[in-house]
Amino acid sequence: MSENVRVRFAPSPTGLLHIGGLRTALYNYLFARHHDGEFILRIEDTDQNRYVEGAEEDIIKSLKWAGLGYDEGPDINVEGKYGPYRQSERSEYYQKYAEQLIEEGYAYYAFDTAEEVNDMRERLQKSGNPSPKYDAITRMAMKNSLTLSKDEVDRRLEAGEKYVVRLKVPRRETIRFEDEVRGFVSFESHGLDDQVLLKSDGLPTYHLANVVDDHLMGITHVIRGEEWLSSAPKHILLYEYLGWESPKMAHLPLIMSPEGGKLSKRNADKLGIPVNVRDYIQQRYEPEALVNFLAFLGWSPGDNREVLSLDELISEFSLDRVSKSGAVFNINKLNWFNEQYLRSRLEVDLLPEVKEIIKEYGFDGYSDEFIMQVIKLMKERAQLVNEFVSQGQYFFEAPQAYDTKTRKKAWKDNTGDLVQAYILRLQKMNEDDWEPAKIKDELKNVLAEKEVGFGKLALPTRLAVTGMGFGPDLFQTLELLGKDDVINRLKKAVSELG
RNA sequence: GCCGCGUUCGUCUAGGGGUCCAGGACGCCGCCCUUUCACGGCGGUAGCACGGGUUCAAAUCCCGUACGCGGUACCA
Repeated sequence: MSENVRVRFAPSPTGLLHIGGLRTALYNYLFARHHDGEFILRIEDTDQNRYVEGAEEDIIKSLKWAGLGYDEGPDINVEGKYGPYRQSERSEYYQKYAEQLIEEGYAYYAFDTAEEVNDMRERLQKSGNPSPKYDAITRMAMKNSLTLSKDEVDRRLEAGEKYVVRLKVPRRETIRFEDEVRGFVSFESHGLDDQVLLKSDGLPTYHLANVVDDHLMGITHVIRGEEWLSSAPKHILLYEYLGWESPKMAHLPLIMSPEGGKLSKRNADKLGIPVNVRDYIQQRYEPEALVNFLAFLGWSPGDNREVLSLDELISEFSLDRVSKSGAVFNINKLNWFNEQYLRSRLEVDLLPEVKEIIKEYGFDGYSDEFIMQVIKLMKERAQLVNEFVSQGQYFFEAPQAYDTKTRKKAWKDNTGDLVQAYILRLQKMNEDDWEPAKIKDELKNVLAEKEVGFGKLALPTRLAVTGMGFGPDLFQTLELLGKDDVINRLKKAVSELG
Protein backbone atom coordinates (compact mmCIF):
# COMPACT_ATOMS: atom_id res chain seq x y z
CA MET A 1 0.00 0.00 0.00
CA SER A 2 1.32 3.41 -0.88
CA GLU A 3 1.44 5.63 2.14
CA ASN A 4 -0.51 8.75 2.81
CA VAL A 5 -3.09 8.72 0.09
CA ARG A 6 -5.45 11.69 0.23
CA VAL A 7 -8.18 12.16 -2.35
CA ARG A 8 -11.13 14.41 -2.63
CA PHE A 9 -14.56 14.64 -4.14
CA ALA A 10 -15.10 18.25 -5.12
CA PRO A 11 -18.59 18.91 -6.46
CA SER A 12 -19.97 22.35 -7.03
CA PRO A 13 -23.32 23.02 -5.43
CA THR A 14 -25.14 23.97 -8.59
CA GLY A 15 -27.98 21.49 -8.25
CA LEU A 16 -28.83 18.03 -6.99
CA LEU A 17 -26.02 15.50 -6.97
CA HIS A 18 -25.88 13.78 -10.31
CA ILE A 19 -25.40 10.04 -10.70
CA GLY A 20 -22.11 10.67 -12.49
CA GLY A 21 -20.97 12.73 -9.55
CA LEU A 22 -21.74 9.86 -7.24
CA ARG A 23 -19.65 7.56 -9.40
CA THR A 24 -16.71 9.96 -9.21
CA ALA A 25 -17.16 10.14 -5.45
CA LEU A 26 -17.30 6.36 -5.29
CA TYR A 27 -14.05 5.85 -7.19
CA ASN A 28 -12.33 8.38 -4.96
CA TYR A 29 -13.74 6.66 -1.92
CA LEU A 30 -12.73 3.18 -3.06
CA PHE A 31 -9.25 4.36 -3.89
CA ALA A 32 -8.82 6.08 -0.54
CA ARG A 33 -10.08 3.14 1.48
CA HIS A 34 -8.10 0.65 -0.53
CA HIS A 35 -4.94 2.54 0.37
CA ASP A 36 -5.97 3.29 3.91
CA GLY A 37 -5.98 6.93 2.98
CA GLU A 38 -8.28 9.86 3.55
CA PHE A 39 -11.32 10.85 1.56
CA ILE A 40 -12.27 14.50 1.64
CA LEU A 41 -15.37 16.37 0.60
CA ARG A 42 -14.77 19.86 -0.70
CA ILE A 43 -17.47 22.20 -1.90
CA GLU A 44 -16.49 24.21 -4.95
CA ASP A 45 -18.84 27.13 -4.68
CA THR A 46 -16.92 29.79 -6.54
CA ASP A 47 -19.62 30.63 -9.04
CA GLN A 48 -22.13 32.79 -7.28
CA ASN A 49 -24.44 32.83 -10.24
CA ARG A 50 -24.90 29.12 -10.35
CA TYR A 51 -25.15 28.51 -6.63
CA VAL A 52 -28.26 26.58 -5.65
CA GLU A 53 -29.65 26.69 -2.14
CA GLY A 54 -29.76 23.28 -0.52
CA ALA A 55 -27.38 21.67 -2.99
CA GLU A 56 -24.69 21.09 -0.38
CA GLU A 57 -27.16 19.35 1.89
CA ASP A 58 -28.23 17.17 -0.99
CA ILE A 59 -24.64 16.20 -1.73
CA ILE A 60 -23.98 15.28 1.88
CA LYS A 61 -27.22 13.39 2.23
CA SER A 62 -26.57 11.47 -0.98
CA LEU A 63 -23.06 10.43 0.04
CA LYS A 64 -24.31 9.26 3.41
CA TRP A 65 -27.11 7.29 1.83
CA ALA A 66 -24.65 5.57 -0.49
CA GLY A 67 -22.43 4.74 2.46
CA LEU A 68 -19.49 6.82 1.25
CA GLY A 69 -18.29 8.34 4.48
CA TYR A 70 -15.65 11.06 4.23
CA ASP A 71 -12.98 11.92 6.74
CA GLU A 72 -12.99 15.65 6.25
CA GLY A 73 -15.56 18.03 4.84
CA PRO A 74 -17.61 21.13 5.54
CA ASP A 75 -19.28 19.34 8.43
CA ILE A 76 -16.15 17.48 9.57
CA ASN A 77 -13.33 19.91 10.09
CA VAL A 78 -10.32 18.03 11.34
CA GLU A 79 -8.29 20.23 13.68
CA GLY A 80 -8.68 23.09 11.27
CA LYS A 81 -5.54 21.95 9.55
CA TYR A 82 -6.88 21.72 6.04
CA GLY A 83 -10.19 23.51 6.29
CA PRO A 84 -12.35 25.31 5.62
CA TYR A 85 -13.81 22.97 3.05
CA ARG A 86 -15.93 25.46 1.15
CA GLN A 87 -14.07 27.47 -1.44
CA SER A 88 -16.19 30.51 -0.73
CA GLU A 89 -14.50 30.56 2.67
CA ARG A 90 -10.98 30.36 1.33
CA SER A 91 -10.70 33.52 -0.76
CA GLU A 92 -7.59 34.72 1.04
CA TYR A 93 -5.57 31.81 -0.30
CA TYR A 94 -6.52 32.31 -3.91
CA GLN A 95 -5.82 36.02 -3.62
CA LYS A 96 -2.44 35.33 -2.14
CA TYR A 97 -1.31 32.83 -4.73
CA ALA A 98 -2.67 34.88 -7.60
CA GLU A 99 -0.49 37.73 -6.40
CA GLN A 100 2.48 35.45 -6.08
CA LEU A 101 2.03 34.35 -9.68
CA ILE A 102 1.84 37.94 -10.85
CA GLU A 103 4.96 38.92 -8.95
CA GLU A 104 6.87 36.06 -10.43
CA GLY A 105 5.70 36.84 -13.92
CA TYR A 106 3.46 33.84 -14.43
CA ALA A 107 0.22 35.77 -14.44
CA TYR A 108 -0.95 39.30 -15.12
CA TYR A 109 -3.75 41.76 -14.57
CA ALA A 110 -6.17 42.23 -17.44
CA PHE A 111 -8.57 45.15 -17.57
CA ASP A 112 -10.47 44.28 -20.71
CA THR A 113 -14.21 44.13 -20.33
CA ALA A 114 -16.10 41.02 -21.37
CA GLU A 115 -17.28 42.91 -24.46
CA GLU A 116 -13.76 43.83 -25.45
CA VAL A 117 -12.63 40.25 -25.20
CA ASN A 118 -15.61 39.15 -27.24
CA ASP A 119 -14.94 41.77 -29.88
CA MET A 120 -11.38 40.58 -30.16
CA ARG A 121 -12.54 37.00 -30.63
CA GLU A 122 -15.12 37.94 -33.23
CA ARG A 123 -12.69 40.08 -35.16
CA LEU A 124 -10.17 37.27 -35.28
CA GLN A 125 -12.81 34.80 -36.30
CA LYS A 126 -13.88 37.00 -39.19
CA SER A 127 -10.35 37.26 -40.37
CA GLY A 128 -10.10 33.51 -40.64
CA ASN A 129 -8.96 32.32 -37.22
CA PRO A 130 -11.34 29.52 -36.28
CA SER A 131 -10.40 29.39 -32.61
CA PRO A 132 -9.34 32.80 -31.39
CA LYS A 133 -7.73 32.94 -28.00
CA TYR A 134 -6.52 35.40 -25.47
CA ASP A 135 -2.98 34.10 -25.78
CA ALA A 136 0.71 34.92 -26.16
CA ILE A 137 0.02 36.82 -29.35
CA THR A 138 -3.30 38.51 -28.84
CA ARG A 139 -2.62 39.59 -25.27
CA MET A 140 -0.16 42.13 -26.58
CA ALA A 141 -3.01 44.01 -28.19
CA MET A 142 -5.20 44.02 -25.10
CA LYS A 143 -5.37 46.10 -21.97
CA ASN A 144 -3.32 44.34 -19.35
CA SER A 145 -0.30 44.70 -17.14
CA LEU A 146 1.87 43.39 -19.92
CA THR A 147 0.95 46.18 -22.32
CA LEU A 148 0.12 49.04 -19.98
CA SER A 149 2.78 50.99 -18.14
CA LYS A 150 3.32 50.20 -14.51
CA ASP A 151 1.97 53.62 -13.54
CA GLU A 152 -1.14 53.07 -15.57
CA VAL A 153 -1.70 49.65 -14.02
CA ASP A 154 -1.26 51.05 -10.52
CA ARG A 155 -3.58 53.92 -11.31
CA ARG A 156 -6.31 51.58 -12.53
CA LEU A 157 -5.86 49.28 -9.56
CA GLU A 158 -6.04 52.17 -7.15
CA ALA A 159 -9.08 53.61 -8.86
CA GLY A 160 -10.77 50.31 -8.11
CA GLU A 161 -11.18 49.41 -11.75
CA LYS A 162 -12.42 45.88 -12.43
CA TYR A 163 -9.81 43.39 -13.49
CA VAL A 164 -9.16 39.73 -13.82
CA VAL A 165 -5.93 37.84 -13.32
CA ARG A 166 -4.86 35.72 -16.25
CA LEU A 167 -2.38 32.91 -16.48
CA LYS A 168 0.52 33.76 -18.78
CA VAL A 169 0.58 30.62 -20.88
CA PRO A 170 3.91 30.19 -22.68
CA ARG A 171 3.88 30.51 -26.44
CA ARG A 172 5.52 27.25 -27.34
CA GLU A 173 5.78 24.47 -24.86
CA THR A 174 4.73 20.86 -24.76
CA ILE A 175 2.93 19.92 -21.61
CA ARG A 176 3.10 16.25 -20.91
CA PHE A 177 1.89 14.30 -17.93
CA GLU A 178 1.02 10.78 -17.01
CA ASP A 179 -2.61 10.04 -16.39
CA GLU A 180 -3.23 7.06 -14.13
CA VAL A 181 -5.86 5.65 -16.43
CA ARG A 182 -4.77 6.89 -19.84
CA GLY A 183 -1.01 6.85 -19.70
CA PHE A 184 0.97 9.75 -21.13
CA VAL A 185 -1.04 12.61 -22.51
CA SER A 186 0.43 15.69 -24.11
CA PHE A 187 -0.78 19.10 -25.17
CA GLU A 188 0.82 22.03 -26.94
CA SER A 189 0.64 25.26 -25.00
CA HIS A 190 -0.35 27.26 -28.07
CA GLY A 191 -3.69 25.49 -27.96
CA LEU A 192 -4.43 26.93 -24.52
CA ASP A 193 -5.60 30.39 -23.76
CA ASP A 194 -4.59 32.67 -20.95
CA GLN A 195 -6.98 31.21 -18.48
CA VAL A 196 -8.70 33.62 -16.11
CA LEU A 197 -7.54 32.72 -12.62
CA LEU A 198 -9.26 35.37 -10.60
CA LYS A 199 -12.57 36.74 -11.79
CA SER A 200 -13.55 40.37 -11.59
CA ASP A 201 -15.71 39.60 -8.58
CA GLY A 202 -12.53 38.62 -6.77
CA LEU A 203 -13.41 34.93 -6.68
CA PRO A 204 -11.17 32.35 -8.30
CA THR A 205 -12.11 30.19 -11.25
CA TYR A 206 -12.14 26.43 -10.86
CA HIS A 207 -8.62 26.14 -12.18
CA LEU A 208 -6.91 28.28 -9.59
CA ALA A 209 -9.05 27.24 -6.65
CA ASN A 210 -8.66 23.60 -7.52
CA VAL A 211 -4.91 23.65 -7.75
CA VAL A 212 -4.44 25.78 -4.66
CA ASP A 213 -6.78 23.67 -2.57
CA ASP A 214 -5.51 20.34 -3.77
CA HIS A 215 -2.04 21.42 -2.79
CA LEU A 216 -2.97 22.99 0.52
CA MET A 217 -5.10 20.03 1.44
CA GLY A 218 -2.34 17.58 0.65
CA ILE A 219 -4.23 15.81 -2.11
CA THR A 220 -2.11 13.05 -3.63
CA HIS A 221 -4.42 11.88 -6.42
CA VAL A 222 -6.91 13.88 -8.42
CA ILE A 223 -9.61 11.50 -9.61
CA ARG A 224 -12.26 13.23 -11.67
CA GLY A 225 -14.33 12.97 -14.85
CA GLU A 226 -12.89 13.03 -18.33
CA GLU A 227 -14.44 16.40 -19.01
CA TRP A 228 -11.47 17.80 -17.10
CA LEU A 229 -8.79 16.19 -19.20
CA SER A 230 -8.50 19.15 -21.52
CA SER A 231 -7.90 21.56 -18.71
CA ALA A 232 -5.36 19.37 -16.96
CA PRO A 233 -2.43 21.03 -18.78
CA LYS A 234 -3.43 24.37 -17.29
CA HIS A 235 -3.32 22.78 -13.89
CA ILE A 236 0.05 21.22 -14.58
CA LEU A 237 1.34 24.66 -15.53
CA LEU A 238 -0.04 26.15 -12.35
CA TYR A 239 1.63 23.56 -10.16
CA GLU A 240 4.89 24.25 -11.90
CA TYR A 241 4.60 28.04 -11.57
CA LEU A 242 3.60 27.79 -7.95
CA GLY A 243 6.57 25.56 -7.31
CA TRP A 244 4.45 22.66 -6.16
CA GLU A 245 4.53 19.01 -6.98
CA SER A 246 1.50 18.01 -8.99
CA PRO A 247 -0.71 15.31 -7.56
CA LYS A 248 -1.23 12.24 -9.72
CA MET A 249 -4.10 12.63 -12.15
CA ALA A 250 -6.74 10.09 -13.12
CA HIS A 251 -9.48 11.01 -15.58
CA LEU A 252 -12.48 8.74 -15.45
CA PRO A 253 -14.52 7.73 -18.50
CA LEU A 254 -17.86 9.48 -18.73
CA ILE A 255 -21.22 7.88 -18.10
CA MET A 256 -23.13 7.98 -21.36
CA SER A 257 -26.76 8.07 -22.31
CA PRO A 258 -28.11 5.08 -24.28
CA GLU A 259 -28.85 7.62 -26.99
CA GLY A 260 -25.29 8.86 -27.09
CA GLY A 261 -23.58 11.75 -25.40
CA LYS A 262 -22.88 12.46 -21.80
CA LEU A 263 -25.76 11.37 -19.57
CA SER A 264 -27.59 14.59 -18.87
CA LYS A 265 -30.78 15.51 -17.12
CA ARG A 266 -32.49 16.07 -20.43
CA ASN A 267 -31.63 12.93 -22.35
CA ALA A 268 -31.96 10.72 -19.27
CA ASP A 269 -35.43 11.88 -18.27
CA LYS A 270 -36.68 11.03 -21.71
CA LEU A 271 -35.48 7.45 -21.29
CA GLY A 272 -36.83 7.03 -17.79
CA ILE A 273 -33.37 7.07 -16.25
CA PRO A 274 -33.22 8.99 -13.00
CA VAL A 275 -30.16 11.27 -12.96
CA ASN A 276 -30.17 12.64 -9.47
CA VAL A 277 -29.17 10.53 -6.53
CA ARG A 278 -32.22 11.87 -4.77
CA ASP A 279 -34.42 10.10 -7.31
CA TYR A 280 -32.84 6.78 -6.43
CA ILE A 281 -33.38 7.45 -2.76
CA GLN A 282 -37.01 8.27 -3.40
CA GLN A 283 -37.56 5.22 -5.52
CA ARG A 284 -36.01 3.20 -2.73
CA TYR A 285 -33.20 1.64 -4.64
CA GLU A 286 -30.86 -0.39 -2.44
CA PRO A 287 -27.84 1.87 -1.96
CA GLU A 288 -25.48 -1.11 -2.16
CA ALA A 289 -26.98 -2.04 -5.52
CA LEU A 290 -26.50 1.41 -6.98
CA VAL A 291 -22.95 1.51 -5.67
CA ASN A 292 -22.17 -1.92 -7.07
CA PHE A 293 -23.64 -1.00 -10.43
CA LEU A 294 -21.81 2.32 -10.57
CA ALA A 295 -18.52 0.70 -9.62
CA PHE A 296 -18.82 -1.52 -12.68
CA LEU A 297 -19.51 1.39 -14.99
CA GLY A 298 -15.93 1.84 -16.07
CA TRP A 299 -14.19 -0.68 -13.88
CA SER A 300 -14.13 -4.39 -13.22
CA PRO A 301 -12.13 -6.62 -10.89
CA GLY A 302 -10.87 -8.73 -13.78
CA ASP A 303 -12.62 -11.97 -12.94
CA ASN A 304 -16.20 -13.03 -13.43
CA ARG A 305 -17.62 -11.75 -10.17
CA GLU A 306 -20.13 -8.96 -10.36
CA VAL A 307 -22.03 -8.79 -7.13
CA LEU A 308 -19.53 -7.30 -4.72
CA SER A 309 -20.07 -5.66 -1.37
CA LEU A 310 -18.56 -2.30 -0.62
CA ASP A 311 -15.79 -3.99 1.34
CA GLU A 312 -15.03 -6.29 -1.54
CA LEU A 313 -15.01 -3.36 -3.93
CA ILE A 314 -12.55 -1.60 -1.67
CA SER A 315 -10.15 -4.48 -1.59
CA GLU A 316 -10.38 -5.08 -5.33
CA PHE A 317 -10.31 -1.52 -6.60
CA SER A 318 -7.41 -0.08 -8.51
CA LEU A 319 -7.07 2.76 -10.97
CA ASP A 320 -5.20 0.68 -13.51
CA ARG A 321 -8.30 -1.42 -14.01
CA VAL A 322 -10.44 1.58 -14.87
CA SER A 323 -11.43 1.53 -18.52
CA LYS A 324 -10.77 4.37 -20.91
CA SER A 325 -13.96 4.58 -22.88
CA GLY A 326 -17.34 5.94 -21.86
CA ALA A 327 -19.87 3.57 -20.34
CA VAL A 328 -23.54 3.59 -21.31
CA PHE A 329 -25.91 3.64 -18.40
CA ASN A 330 -28.10 0.54 -18.50
CA ILE A 331 -31.03 0.83 -16.13
CA ASN A 332 -31.94 -2.78 -16.75
CA LYS A 333 -28.70 -3.97 -15.30
CA LEU A 334 -29.08 -1.65 -12.33
CA ASN A 335 -32.47 -3.19 -11.66
CA TRP A 336 -30.93 -6.61 -11.82
CA PHE A 337 -28.34 -5.59 -9.23
CA ASN A 338 -31.13 -4.20 -7.10
CA GLU A 339 -32.98 -7.48 -7.32
CA GLN A 340 -29.87 -9.33 -6.13
CA TYR A 341 -29.47 -7.10 -3.11
CA LEU A 342 -33.17 -7.07 -2.34
CA ARG A 343 -33.27 -10.87 -2.23
CA SER A 344 -30.34 -11.02 0.10
CA ARG A 345 -32.10 -8.88 2.67
CA LEU A 346 -33.80 -10.42 5.68
CA GLU A 347 -37.56 -10.27 5.59
CA VAL A 348 -37.77 -8.69 9.03
CA ASP A 349 -35.39 -5.96 7.99
CA LEU A 350 -37.71 -5.10 5.16
CA LEU A 351 -40.67 -4.63 7.47
CA PRO A 352 -40.15 -1.00 8.54
CA GLU A 353 -39.55 0.07 4.98
CA VAL A 354 -42.59 -1.74 3.62
CA LYS A 355 -44.70 -0.24 6.38
CA GLU A 356 -43.59 3.19 5.25
CA ILE A 357 -44.49 2.45 1.67
CA ILE A 358 -47.89 1.17 2.72
CA LYS A 359 -48.45 4.39 4.58
CA GLU A 360 -47.44 6.39 1.52
CA TYR A 361 -50.07 4.54 -0.44
CA GLY A 362 -52.60 5.61 2.14
CA PHE A 363 -53.33 2.12 3.43
CA ASP A 364 -53.72 1.65 7.13
CA GLY A 365 -54.44 -0.81 9.89
CA TYR A 366 -52.43 -3.82 8.83
CA SER A 367 -50.68 -5.91 11.45
CA ASP A 368 -46.98 -6.62 11.26
CA GLU A 369 -47.84 -10.30 10.87
CA PHE A 370 -49.95 -9.57 7.83
CA ILE A 371 -47.28 -7.36 6.27
CA MET A 372 -44.62 -9.98 6.93
CA GLN A 373 -46.73 -12.45 4.99
CA VAL A 374 -46.99 -10.03 2.09
CA ILE A 375 -43.21 -9.61 2.17
CA LYS A 376 -42.71 -13.38 2.09
CA LEU A 377 -45.00 -13.70 -0.90
CA MET A 378 -43.55 -10.77 -2.85
CA LYS A 379 -39.87 -10.90 -2.04
CA GLU A 380 -38.73 -13.34 -4.69
CA ARG A 381 -40.54 -11.56 -7.48
CA ALA A 382 -39.75 -7.90 -6.95
CA GLN A 383 -36.82 -5.86 -8.18
CA LEU A 384 -37.56 -2.85 -6.02
CA VAL A 385 -39.06 -2.76 -2.51
CA ASN A 386 -41.70 -0.39 -3.76
CA GLU A 387 -43.08 -3.20 -5.86
CA PHE A 388 -44.10 -5.11 -2.74
CA VAL A 389 -46.94 -2.66 -2.56
CA SER A 390 -47.30 -1.39 -6.12
CA GLN A 391 -47.45 -4.92 -7.54
CA GLY A 392 -49.32 -6.28 -4.55
CA GLN A 393 -51.88 -3.59 -4.02
CA TYR A 394 -54.63 -6.17 -3.86
CA PHE A 395 -53.35 -7.24 -0.47
CA PHE A 396 -54.49 -3.92 0.85
CA GLU A 397 -57.62 -3.15 -1.13
CA ALA A 398 -60.04 -4.90 -3.45
CA PRO A 399 -59.17 -4.50 -7.12
CA GLN A 400 -60.53 -1.30 -8.62
CA ALA A 401 -60.46 -2.74 -12.10
CA TYR A 402 -59.75 -6.00 -13.87
CA ASP A 403 -56.89 -6.38 -16.29
CA THR A 404 -58.55 -6.43 -19.70
CA LYS A 405 -56.18 -8.87 -21.30
CA THR A 406 -56.59 -11.44 -18.57
CA ARG A 407 -60.30 -10.82 -18.50
CA LYS A 408 -60.62 -11.57 -22.16
CA LYS A 409 -58.57 -14.70 -21.80
CA ALA A 410 -60.05 -16.02 -18.58
CA TRP A 411 -63.60 -14.84 -18.17
CA LYS A 412 -65.84 -16.87 -20.45
CA ASP A 413 -69.61 -17.33 -20.57
CA ASN A 414 -69.71 -20.13 -18.01
CA THR A 415 -67.10 -18.63 -15.71
CA GLY A 416 -69.68 -16.91 -13.55
CA ASP A 417 -71.30 -20.25 -12.76
CA LEU A 418 -67.99 -21.83 -11.87
CA VAL A 419 -67.02 -19.01 -9.57
CA GLN A 420 -70.49 -19.08 -8.04
CA ALA A 421 -70.08 -22.77 -7.27
CA TYR A 422 -66.68 -22.08 -5.72
CA ILE A 423 -68.15 -19.32 -3.57
CA LEU A 424 -70.74 -21.72 -2.23
CA ARG A 425 -68.11 -24.23 -1.24
CA LEU A 426 -65.85 -21.62 0.32
CA GLN A 427 -68.73 -20.31 2.38
CA LYS A 428 -69.25 -23.71 3.88
CA MET A 429 -65.63 -23.94 4.95
CA ASN A 430 -64.67 -23.78 8.59
CA GLU A 431 -62.51 -20.80 9.61
CA ASP A 432 -60.04 -23.31 11.03
CA ASP A 433 -59.73 -25.03 7.68
CA TRP A 434 -58.85 -21.83 5.86
CA GLU A 435 -55.44 -22.86 4.60
CA PRO A 436 -53.95 -23.14 1.12
CA ALA A 437 -54.26 -26.89 0.65
CA LYS A 438 -57.91 -26.99 1.66
CA ILE A 439 -58.84 -23.92 -0.31
CA LYS A 440 -57.26 -25.61 -3.28
CA ASP A 441 -59.14 -28.85 -2.57
CA GLU A 442 -62.44 -27.02 -2.75
CA LEU A 443 -61.47 -25.58 -6.08
CA LYS A 444 -60.62 -29.04 -7.32
CA ASN A 445 -63.98 -30.28 -6.16
CA VAL A 446 -65.70 -27.68 -8.30
CA LEU A 447 -63.52 -28.69 -11.21
CA ALA A 448 -64.44 -32.37 -10.80
CA GLU A 449 -68.11 -31.61 -10.47
CA LYS A 450 -68.19 -29.41 -13.56
CA GLU A 451 -65.65 -31.47 -15.46
CA VAL A 452 -63.36 -28.61 -16.46
CA GLY A 453 -59.60 -27.97 -16.24
CA PHE A 454 -57.73 -26.13 -13.52
CA GLY A 455 -57.14 -22.97 -15.48
CA LYS A 456 -60.83 -22.50 -16.12
CA LEU A 457 -61.39 -21.55 -12.53
CA ALA A 458 -57.97 -20.73 -11.09
CA LEU A 459 -57.26 -17.84 -13.41
CA PRO A 460 -60.73 -16.28 -13.03
CA THR A 461 -60.36 -16.56 -9.27
CA ARG A 462 -57.01 -14.79 -9.43
CA LEU A 463 -58.49 -12.12 -11.64
CA ALA A 464 -61.47 -11.63 -9.34
CA VAL A 465 -59.36 -11.39 -6.23
CA THR A 466 -56.33 -9.49 -7.47
CA GLY A 467 -57.51 -7.85 -10.68
CA MET A 468 -54.41 -9.24 -12.34
CA GLY A 469 -53.36 -12.28 -14.33
CA PHE A 470 -50.25 -13.14 -12.38
CA GLY A 471 -48.81 -13.03 -8.90
CA PRO A 472 -47.66 -15.22 -6.06
CA ASP A 473 -49.20 -18.61 -5.37
CA LEU A 474 -52.96 -18.21 -5.64
CA PHE A 475 -53.96 -20.24 -2.61
CA GLN A 476 -51.46 -18.62 -0.32
CA THR A 477 -52.78 -15.31 -1.50
CA LEU A 478 -56.35 -16.36 -0.75
CA GLU A 479 -55.37 -17.59 2.67
CA LEU A 480 -53.71 -14.34 3.55
CA LEU A 481 -56.64 -12.27 2.34
CA GLY A 482 -59.06 -14.19 4.55
CA LYS A 483 -62.32 -15.92 3.85
CA ASP A 484 -64.68 -12.95 4.02
CA ASP A 485 -62.56 -10.77 1.82
CA VAL A 486 -62.10 -13.47 -0.78
CA ILE A 487 -65.80 -14.28 -0.95
CA ASN A 488 -66.72 -10.63 -1.23
CA ARG A 489 -64.28 -10.10 -4.06
CA LEU A 490 -65.49 -13.17 -5.88
CA LYS A 491 -69.09 -12.03 -5.58
CA LYS A 492 -68.22 -8.58 -6.80
CA ALA A 493 -66.45 -9.99 -9.83
CA VAL A 494 -69.41 -12.20 -10.70
CA SER A 495 -71.74 -9.28 -10.59
CA GLU A 496 -69.41 -7.06 -12.58
CA LEU A 497 -68.12 -9.53 -15.11
CA GLY A 498 -71.17 -11.74 -15.46
C1' G B 1 -12.99 24.12 -37.33
C1' C B 2 -9.08 23.27 -33.78
C1' C B 3 -7.14 20.38 -29.55
C1' G B 4 -7.49 15.95 -26.67
C1' C B 5 -9.34 11.09 -25.61
C1' G B 6 -11.49 6.71 -27.12
C1' U B 7 -13.40 2.18 -30.33
C1' U B 8 -14.28 -6.31 -28.10
C1' C B 9 -21.72 -9.21 -28.47
C1' G B 10 -27.65 -4.29 -28.36
C1' U B 11 -25.39 -2.83 -23.22
C1' C B 12 -21.49 -3.43 -19.04
C1' U B 13 -17.02 -5.92 -19.51
C1' A B 14 -12.61 -10.14 -19.50
C1' G B 15 -8.60 -10.68 -22.51
C1' G B 16 -2.72 -6.59 -23.79
C1' G B 17 1.36 -11.23 -29.44
C1' G B 18 0.29 -18.07 -29.68
C1' U B 19 -3.62 -21.49 -24.44
C1' C B 20 -9.40 -16.99 -28.18
C1' C B 21 -13.00 -20.32 -34.64
C1' A B 22 -12.77 -14.52 -28.03
C1' G B 23 -14.85 -15.68 -21.61
C1' G B 24 -18.65 -13.65 -18.00
C1' A B 25 -23.01 -10.55 -16.85
C1' C B 26 -27.64 -7.77 -18.29
C1' G B 27 -31.20 -8.18 -22.25
C1' C B 28 -33.46 -11.33 -25.81
C1' C B 29 -35.04 -16.47 -27.51
C1' G B 30 -35.98 -21.77 -26.38
C1' C B 31 -36.55 -25.87 -22.98
C1' C B 32 -37.28 -27.66 -17.84
C1' C B 33 -39.62 -26.46 -13.07
C1' U B 34 -44.65 -24.35 -11.94
C1' U B 35 -52.09 -26.42 -13.72
C1' U B 36 -50.54 -18.49 -13.28
C1' C B 37 -46.67 -14.89 -13.52
C1' A B 38 -42.03 -14.50 -11.50
C1' C B 39 -37.81 -17.06 -9.13
C1' G B 40 -34.55 -21.08 -10.19
C1' G B 41 -32.03 -24.71 -13.65
C1' C B 42 -30.30 -25.84 -18.58
C1' G B 43 -29.30 -24.33 -23.55
C1' G B 44 -29.06 -20.69 -27.51
C1' U B 45 -28.40 -15.74 -30.01
C1' A B 46 -24.82 -12.00 -30.78
C1' G B 47 -18.86 -8.84 -30.91
C1' C B 48 -12.59 -7.79 -31.83
C1' A B 49 -14.95 -0.39 -36.49
C1' C B 50 -12.23 -0.36 -41.34
C1' G B 51 -7.57 -0.35 -44.28
C1' G B 52 -2.53 -0.99 -44.33
C1' G B 53 1.92 -2.60 -41.99
C1' U B 54 5.35 -5.41 -38.20
C1' U B 55 5.62 -10.83 -37.02
C1' C B 56 6.29 -17.74 -38.15
C1' A B 57 1.77 -15.89 -35.45
C1' A B 58 -2.26 -9.77 -34.14
C1' A B 59 -8.51 -8.73 -30.73
C1' U B 60 -3.65 -7.80 -28.62
C1' C B 61 2.08 -3.78 -31.42
C1' C B 62 2.62 0.53 -35.28
C1' C B 63 0.44 3.94 -38.97
C1' G B 64 -3.78 5.86 -41.41
C1' U B 65 -9.13 6.36 -42.08
C1' A B 66 -13.95 6.37 -40.17
C1' C B 67 -16.98 6.98 -36.23
C1' G B 68 -18.04 8.43 -31.12
C1' C B 69 -17.13 11.45 -26.94
C1' G B 70 -15.00 15.56 -24.32
C1' G B 71 -12.90 20.49 -24.37
C1' U B 72 -12.60 25.03 -26.86
C1' A B 73 -16.10 30.86 -20.96
C1' C B 74 -14.72 36.14 -15.92
C1' C B 75 -19.16 27.47 -15.62
C1' A B 76 -17.70 23.82 -12.93
